[in-house]
Amino acid sequence: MSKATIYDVAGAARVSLATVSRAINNPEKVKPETRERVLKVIEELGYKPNAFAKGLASRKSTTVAVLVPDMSRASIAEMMNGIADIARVYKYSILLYILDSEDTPEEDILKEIVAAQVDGILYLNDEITDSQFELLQTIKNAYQIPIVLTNTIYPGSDEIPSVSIDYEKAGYEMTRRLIEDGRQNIYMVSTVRKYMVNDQKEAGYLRAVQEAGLTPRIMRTSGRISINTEHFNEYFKDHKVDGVVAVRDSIAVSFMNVARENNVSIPEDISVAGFQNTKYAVLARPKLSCVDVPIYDIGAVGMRLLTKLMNQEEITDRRVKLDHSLILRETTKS
Amino acid sequence: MSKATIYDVAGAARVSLATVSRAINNPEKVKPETRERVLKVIEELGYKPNAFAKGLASRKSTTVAVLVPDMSRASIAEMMNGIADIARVYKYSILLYILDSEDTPEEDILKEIVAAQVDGILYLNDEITDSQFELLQTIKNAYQIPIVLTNTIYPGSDEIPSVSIDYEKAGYEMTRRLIEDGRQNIYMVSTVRKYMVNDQKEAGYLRAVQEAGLTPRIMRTSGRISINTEHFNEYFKDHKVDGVVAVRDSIAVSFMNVARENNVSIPEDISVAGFQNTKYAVLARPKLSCVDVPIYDIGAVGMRLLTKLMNQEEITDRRVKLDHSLILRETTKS
DNA sequence: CTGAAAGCGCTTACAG
DNA sequence: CTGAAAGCGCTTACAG
Repeated sequence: MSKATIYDVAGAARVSLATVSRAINNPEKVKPETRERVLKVIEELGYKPNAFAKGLASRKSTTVAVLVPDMSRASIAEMMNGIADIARVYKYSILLYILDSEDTPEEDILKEIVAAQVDGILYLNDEITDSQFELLQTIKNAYQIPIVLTNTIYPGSDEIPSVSIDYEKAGYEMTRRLIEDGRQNIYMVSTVRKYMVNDQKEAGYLRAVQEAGLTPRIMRTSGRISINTEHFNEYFKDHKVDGVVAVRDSIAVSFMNVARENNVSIPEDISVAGFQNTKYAVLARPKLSCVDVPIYDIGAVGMRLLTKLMNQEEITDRRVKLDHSLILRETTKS
Repeated sequence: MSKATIYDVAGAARVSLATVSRAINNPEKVKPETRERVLKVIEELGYKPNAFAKGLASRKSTTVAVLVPDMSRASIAEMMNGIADIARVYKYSILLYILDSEDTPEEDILKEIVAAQVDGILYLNDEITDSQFELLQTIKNAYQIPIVLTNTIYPGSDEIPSVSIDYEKAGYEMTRRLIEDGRQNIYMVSTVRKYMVNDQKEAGYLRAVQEAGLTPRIMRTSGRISINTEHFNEYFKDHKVDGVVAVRDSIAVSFMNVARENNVSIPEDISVAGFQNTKYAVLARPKLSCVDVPIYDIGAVGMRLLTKLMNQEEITDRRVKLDHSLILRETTKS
């Protein structure tokens, strides 16, 4: 069961190695009989082309790099499933790179990726700074490697295609929903750290609130649950609130916990909504209303888009926006 | 900024390509002056060895395959962080393979992995069947590829090393805890689907319960939250319960929701405990007591163990068990 | 439709 | 300590 090479196959099938290669990669260039003979031998020997030799000779790796910031975000894990499923369909392997800003500069990782000769790059970071974007642009142009951003948008340019939902619109719609519930003091609870997608959600919130002649109130908190509790308690002591749209489900749940401790009823006194439709939303009591983000699809469509780019196909829409929906459960009146 | 090859470096540094190769891989075999000259040119040209050529020539890929069942499990994502961090330290790249049992048979994926010439395999599936284990064994022996199981144990054999915690002990300890709270009717809520780790948890539970002369009561539910609700309602209608140890935090939280709807107080009437110490546990009210599983460390140690195997180093302990701890929060009295 | 041969960019004994 | 050369296992014009 030691590894068979293309020579072994050629020998056993009584053809040259060129023919074996063609039987695999360009079946139509080989006479049916010989093709079948070759394929049969391949089957028998359990032959699998050596990926390195193939990559070296063809200059294509059929491998894509997936760059993620931190795996432990629920949304990213689910996105990976979408990516992997489509990658499998198109026979691409996935090289995983996790960004841990402290130790290794992003630039080094990108160099590594170039050395790995990947055919394409999927960038899942939900935060993209100007310098990161420029770096990606450089890579793309210098090495002609297609890149796709998933679940991120870079407002400044669409040179690098992206796929996400319309977060601005989602933010707008969810805020509208609360306004229609009759809420007047609606807060958006966002993060201290800057995320492009959260900026979009805030923009949508602002549009809805201003349109309704209400005062916009954005509170920025940490992503860490333990800190939130104190922070919320402190902050809302002397603020009137009757509605909260949080940028993440977990933040919404965290807020609800604080509200309950302060004997505030949800949704009677305050309407609450989150973003993402994670397990947190379903496990919470009352069950959390939220924007459903088709995160698996974002991954799948992003990967599909990348395959098109890698095949030099025309692409019409450089900023793909998937449909989202509002899931109204128990934390909003309706 | 097009890709420089080893020839370009050799030319610019006025040495042969063999010397360039040595300067990179066996620095001690090169005179310091020339080494520095070469390294300087490498820096200037931004040279990175072509991974395919290197892999083909050296028969080593410095790549490991990570096999996961389904990314969307919180524990797996966090484990990936541990794996990636250690992989980076030892300069290994990660090829990610997601098992989706329906479409592609596991055997094909394993063949793909062999073709990819990985130096080692990390198997994160938390369920391992006999046939899966045999398949891994075959791969290991036929191709001499080291394999490590993380967060799984295969009771039948330690031929393939594993890293996890002592789930039996953890199950025992947590159950003891409830018994010490004075609980008499303690249920273990486990999953219908078989998982090796859950078997261990059950075993620990059984030991504690039997030791205390209580009746063991194991209920198996689906992993799906939506189903659980009905299931719990139905099941506990005519069962006396004053303690629950669930195999996962999310199941514990799900149970608590049902309990609350039935006007049962936690922890006054029922003590509840989970496993893993995820965000669910902290977000729940009351905050969930649970077994803390050092999931990042399991990934990191697993990867470290694999590097040792890949370097043919001696390994003494083929079943590494990391320490766990009991996090007692609000769902247990104490 | 098929084969001989060059070449992909490295590593590694083998000489010197 | 350094270089010339073979070889890793494929792909792909180029002939035929």
